[in-house]
Amino acid sequence: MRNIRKGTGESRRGKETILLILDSAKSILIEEGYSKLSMRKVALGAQISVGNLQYYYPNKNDLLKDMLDHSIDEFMDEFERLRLGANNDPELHLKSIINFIVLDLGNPTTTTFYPELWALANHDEYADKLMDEIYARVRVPLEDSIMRLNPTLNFEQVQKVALFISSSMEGMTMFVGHGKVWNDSIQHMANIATMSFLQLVKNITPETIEQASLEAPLR
Amino acid sequence: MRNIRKGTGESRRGKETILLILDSAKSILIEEGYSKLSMRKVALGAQISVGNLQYYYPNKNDLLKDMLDHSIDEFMDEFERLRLGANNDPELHLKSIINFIVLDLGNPTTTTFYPELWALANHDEYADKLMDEIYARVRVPLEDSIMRLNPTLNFEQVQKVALFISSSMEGMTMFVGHGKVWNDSIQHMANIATMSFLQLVKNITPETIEQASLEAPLR
DNA sequence: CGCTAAATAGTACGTATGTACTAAATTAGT
DNA sequence: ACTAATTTAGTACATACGTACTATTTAGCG
Repeated sequence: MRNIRKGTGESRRGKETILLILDSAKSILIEEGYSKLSMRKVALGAQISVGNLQYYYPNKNDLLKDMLDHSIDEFMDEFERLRLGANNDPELHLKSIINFIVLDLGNPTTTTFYPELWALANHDEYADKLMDEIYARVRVPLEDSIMRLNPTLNFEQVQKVALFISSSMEGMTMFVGHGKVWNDSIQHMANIATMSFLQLVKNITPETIEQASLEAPLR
Repeated sequence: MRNIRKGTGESRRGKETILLILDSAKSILIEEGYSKLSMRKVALGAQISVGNLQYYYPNKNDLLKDMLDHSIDEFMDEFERLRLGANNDPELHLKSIINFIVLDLGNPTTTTFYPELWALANHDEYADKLMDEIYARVRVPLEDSIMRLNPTLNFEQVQKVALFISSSMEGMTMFVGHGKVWNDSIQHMANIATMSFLQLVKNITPETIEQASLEAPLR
């Protein structure tokens, strides 16, 4: 027999409980990883009973989805603020985005949350869809700057350069993130990234992107 | 009472069984993720009994460690072959490394295995240590090429540029890997990466790396 | 107040998991 | 061919898990 969700969390009290639940779930995901995320642990962390947790989230998958949504909204709100305070100078705008994202990697939450999300996305359709949405939104201001800095590129090419820059920064997570070996070098890495990306955007040509294969193909 | 490992896998038969076990474990990790990796599933995949699995790996952690070692050795063997066939021309050498790593992302195993490893490394000391070792070894030939292409950098600076290039490529995993949305663009991304990294290596200066902060700091 | 809905706690059940332990079967060396 | 070591299978148990279900408490409102 199917259980129907009853807890809509419309009252003050309900909303607070939901926040406690989502925070607890996120903490467990970050501190112990998805494999250790259980309904019982989430309830314990939120200091409520398992029954109460089920009142709001009848099954674990519902909880996971809402937790991912909630966690990502937090990042997006910050990012949106940055986007709206956009500088008219595309070079300055690009620099501030790079700086924001790279320095955000030093945030302990970011360091552990995103690798969990990436791993999850390989096995969970919803996490995968969510990832596509986040990064598409992150790329928008990048594409805007790139387009203005290099008008020779068509939109598809602009998209690919933005994708390269975005994914490049994400890759630093595992190395310069919080608690990582190279964490002390995070500012130097941001410098290298900024210099590298600016040069790339300014000097890349449609031909370079579209060439059939590299000069030194693997035998 | 503590159980002692008895299966050393010294005989032909034992070695074969161990391979079946490791392959099974790796398949499950890749196809279903670490949260679904259980002793029973591994035994089932290897077509042996749980008791037999325990004979070789008395506990799950031992199995995990050996599986990670084994999986990474496979990649390293390939990579070592590339390193030994090193080109004398540092630019060509750099290009071939970039090409190798980026195109390897199209491998379905790589696409899913590495994000699992990164997530694991945030909660498991051994996985973390292993990661450090792999990427340190990947960086060696990069550092060699960079040093020769740009003699103005000291070794610490060379290391950081190599780290940037390496992590940048790893970041593409989540976007251009097998089954990912941008997988069709993998060759274009390799082109962008090659052009971008070469320009970076040739034009970066010690001052650019070491500068205190960016021109557009976040308020 | 009293009444209804929302929120919370508690219990129960079937299943999965890690691992300890025992026994049987197979292999290899002499 | 016999024996000892290796390999394999099977069973058992305590614990953890997801979730269905019921009962109790709390909050809001006429």
